[in-house]
Amino acid sequence: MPKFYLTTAIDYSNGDPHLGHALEKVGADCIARYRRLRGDAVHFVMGMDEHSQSVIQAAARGGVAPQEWVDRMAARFAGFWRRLECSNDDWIRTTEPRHARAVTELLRRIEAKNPDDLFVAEYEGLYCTGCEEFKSESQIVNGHCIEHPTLELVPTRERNHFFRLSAYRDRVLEAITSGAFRVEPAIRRNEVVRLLESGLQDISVSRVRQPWGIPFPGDAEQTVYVWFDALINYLAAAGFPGAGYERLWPADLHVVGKGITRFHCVIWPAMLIAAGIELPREVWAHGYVQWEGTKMSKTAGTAVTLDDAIARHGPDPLRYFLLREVGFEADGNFSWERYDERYTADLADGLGNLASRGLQMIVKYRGGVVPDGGPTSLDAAGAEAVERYAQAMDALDLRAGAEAAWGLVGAANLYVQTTAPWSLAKAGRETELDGALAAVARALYRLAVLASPFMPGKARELWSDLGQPGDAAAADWASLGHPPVSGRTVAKPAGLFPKPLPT
RNA sequence: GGCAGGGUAGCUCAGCUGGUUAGAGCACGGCACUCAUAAUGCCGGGGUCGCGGGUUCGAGUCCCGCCCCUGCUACCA
Repeated sequence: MPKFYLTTAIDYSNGDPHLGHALEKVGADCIARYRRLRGDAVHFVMGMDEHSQSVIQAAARGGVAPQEWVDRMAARFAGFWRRLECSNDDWIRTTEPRHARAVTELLRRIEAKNPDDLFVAEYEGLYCTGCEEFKSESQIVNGHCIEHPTLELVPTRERNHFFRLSAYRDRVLEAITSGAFRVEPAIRRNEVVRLLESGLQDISVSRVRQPWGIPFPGDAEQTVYVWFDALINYLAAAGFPGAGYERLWPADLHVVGKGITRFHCVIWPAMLIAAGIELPREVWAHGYVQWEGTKMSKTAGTAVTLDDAIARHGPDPLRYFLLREVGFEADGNFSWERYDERYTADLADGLGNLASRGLQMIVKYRGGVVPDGGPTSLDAAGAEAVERYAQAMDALDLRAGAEAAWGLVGAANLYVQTTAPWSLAKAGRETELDGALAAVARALYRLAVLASPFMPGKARELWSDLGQPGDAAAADWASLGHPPVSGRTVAKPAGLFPKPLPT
């Protein structure tokens, strides 16, 4: 059984998660669930980045100590991911001892293996005394910090530890172009390759005046810079440096947002090469959720809250909408109108109604017991949908995967309309009726399984309505060839996706 | 500015190495059906394929120019 170690970015503990965070977690979860269906031993990790400067500020605003603040935020984030049925096997927080151990050890290994690549130098920049941090050009407007426009920025130099990133350009570039380290989708790979080709600067990897962080080994005055710290969570969660961490490492897939590809595709591999550790197999950088075509920003207050989005139709429809309509590659839009349209068309009138009519016919004409029947044209459509679905999902094209699965809904509705079981019943054509009802049950079985990575809860409901034991998520992939539905007693469906819509 | 990607029906998108009347889903209109969540099926209206040139027997699909949008342009999870 091949292992599949999958991670999401760990989130800053500075505010509630929004739809953008949700897209990433739900997308990664969909991949994790699909890999499990295919028989992989999946290890799926999510977590929190708790050492950032913004944490200290947020904690101060909240009037609590940093640790209390991050504990609170971690619980909040985890609560949302549980509501969205994320199936992560682990939850790592950078304030945990296991993480600090990994960070310390990674630095030690770089030091041991490439002593010249960690060095001390002066960092010079504009320091904001309000934020207590250096500001980059993009954070400065009219010569002042965006957040503290009344304060003067102070030109400051400090002694920092640096990582000789520039020394790793060729090796990182080679890993990417050779395909040993895949960066997807292609647009992100192009950006990274261009960046590498244009050359790299060394980066500072420590900070002074930052009590909230991991002490830099051998230098009590400094803490490890938050980015250098955060990336190592992937290794820490695998058990590094403990014995046997190679059972999970290298990671098969890091799912991240497009805004942080540089860290994952340039700095991270360089760090690993420097320490003599294998590179992850792949980074997938998804796009952002936009609100009716514009950037969703919590500071601008335009963002719809995750709470509201979940409340509208429940967690499963939200998962479906994010992955089917917004998409996991380029940026996509969220709007209530589109959300309602998708809900009505694809879920209530589509899958929901199909389940309803199919199951009720079995109840009405066969006392709820699925009859026997040979393969039909609907099974051919089912096999084709499964094939297209697998191809798309293997390529992490979740939108196309959902499309392939829902194509089977259309095929099944057409099949029902064409065979008209109600006419067969009236005419007493029992064998044909058996065949049609069994074919529809098989389509529903396939749909429950294919839908499970997208809508685990609803798939479970449908599975149970079909009289199947256990969970659709645990179904044997091979059973999609010949779904074992005959003889099962189906339930009169309660209605998977209720209508009318809430107002 | 540089680099990258994109502009195809009201909306979301598909159209591989150029080839008959440009497609799907949703939305809209009509018809049919009744097992079903007033659901489903069929038919239909609707597109100068961003604009202008060019290559070709033939271009949404290649070349040139222009317009517009988005992303990246290093320490922003």
